[in-house]
Amino acid sequence: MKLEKVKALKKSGKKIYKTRFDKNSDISDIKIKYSSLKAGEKSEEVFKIAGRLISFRKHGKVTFSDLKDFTDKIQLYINQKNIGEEKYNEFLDLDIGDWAGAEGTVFVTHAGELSINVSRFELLSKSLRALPEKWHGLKDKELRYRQRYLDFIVNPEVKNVFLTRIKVINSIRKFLNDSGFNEVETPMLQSIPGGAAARPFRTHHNALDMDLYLRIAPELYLKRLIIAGFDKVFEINRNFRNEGISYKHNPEFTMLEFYQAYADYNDMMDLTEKLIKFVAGESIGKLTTDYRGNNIDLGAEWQCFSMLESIQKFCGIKVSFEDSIKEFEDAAKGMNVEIEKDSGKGKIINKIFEAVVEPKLIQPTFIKDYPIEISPLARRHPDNENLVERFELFIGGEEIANAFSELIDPGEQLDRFRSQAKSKIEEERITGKIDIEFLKALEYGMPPAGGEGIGIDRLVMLLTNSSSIRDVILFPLLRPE
RNA sequence: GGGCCGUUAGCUCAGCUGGUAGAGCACCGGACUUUUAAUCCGGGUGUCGAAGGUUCGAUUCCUUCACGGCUCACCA
Repeated sequence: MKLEKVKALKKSGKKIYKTRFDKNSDISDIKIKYSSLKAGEKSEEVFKIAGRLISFRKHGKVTFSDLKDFTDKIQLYINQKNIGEEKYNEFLDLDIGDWAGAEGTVFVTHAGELSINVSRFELLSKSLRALPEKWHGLKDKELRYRQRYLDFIVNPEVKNVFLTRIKVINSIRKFLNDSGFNEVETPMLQSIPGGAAARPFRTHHNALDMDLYLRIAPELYLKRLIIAGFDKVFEINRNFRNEGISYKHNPEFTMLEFYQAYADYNDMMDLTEKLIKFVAGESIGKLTTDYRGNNIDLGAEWQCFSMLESIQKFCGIKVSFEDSIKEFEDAAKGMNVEIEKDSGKGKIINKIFEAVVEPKLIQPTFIKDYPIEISPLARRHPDNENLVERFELFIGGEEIANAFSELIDPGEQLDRFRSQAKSKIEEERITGKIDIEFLKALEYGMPPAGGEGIGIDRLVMLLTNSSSIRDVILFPLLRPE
């Protein structure tokens, strides 16, 4: 048992948890630099590398071992003749999982493997538990999520997903910074959770003795900054929604929101297409991706339909707000779409759209001009009082972005909040309170602006062909064991 | 919340019609100076998710519960 080994090591006075190690190279750098080294040749350079030992192949007085750092792994060659019997036996006492530092020259073995001929090594930190099996890795999804560190150690593809995620976020920042946007941070703790219609998490501030909510969206604070005079702002941060968990819902998720003064939703559409193309190029190096069995081409021309057009195109039925509510209900029934009682025309259209059209929007497609009934923060469409200037972007059948020309008229905003608060269906979801302070800010005058939100987790899912949001979140929420 | 499925060694899994369990890797002991899923010899390390029930006897059958997966519903 390893614990006995540790006791013996401690008794012998050897330190098994070191404080530091002078490393002079990453393993990937060595591999690149000596990729053309031939069998029998060796480097002059002496490298000091460090990492986790992940395998041993012991052959009497010679041992091979694989050392893995964040960049790559490399084979260590330990020969008793080179390091002496005592140190050699010490090496044999190491375990898979131990952290070690090693020093030596680079050479190529008879079998053609680039290796380090170890002249010195030291144990940096002892591992007490057995790592998952090397060949099958860690398959149990629960364990992979609960013990993500093990997932990283034994399943190499996991690192690529999260490196892509890092690149996605970095490239979004680069694109927006280069486009003149300023990154800001707005409150996570809000006394009235606004900007979306989801159930919030509630918490309590002791000193002020008041309930607070984790934000469900940053929208109303970012708009305050547009009022403050920022022309272009964005925020990349967590939102929290106290709703169901599914392959595309985690209670905390990462959202990009950005707002641009003097712009409308058409400007946001242009910006979105440029942004997504840039991010794909920077993160996965291409404009195509396979997602859920579909080949998606981000480079081709992006489609755009109004919501009503899309229903006509994909459902083969023509709906108009001139029609009676009965005709809407019959249309939904005809498409086998269930609707909640007392749904208005806008809600019914949206239901039909989500059920029938959305799954078919595989290639990048903008759907614009949403029902006003489901868009309390968007500006009314100039040509149709039942619609707003709003679009969503769909790729791979999933919603990627949601944007609109912002409603900046405080009087109309108050009316919209009121009718939203009145709705029985909505009442269950939101606290029912209206953010008076936000309305006050609007009354000081907000310039025309376009605003947009992009769910980062779903974008990363798309670019990494991940089938669950949990595969792109480092530590997804699980019930404690 | 509904439906289906799963939970056996550290990991990946097998275990028939009910007789308290097995393989590979890992681990322990031994051999071995160019292996790479090293090989060879020897060793099984377990509250069979939990609690009840049926039975002479339950990992196996039944019930309930817990946790998880997939899926449907919900979800701006």
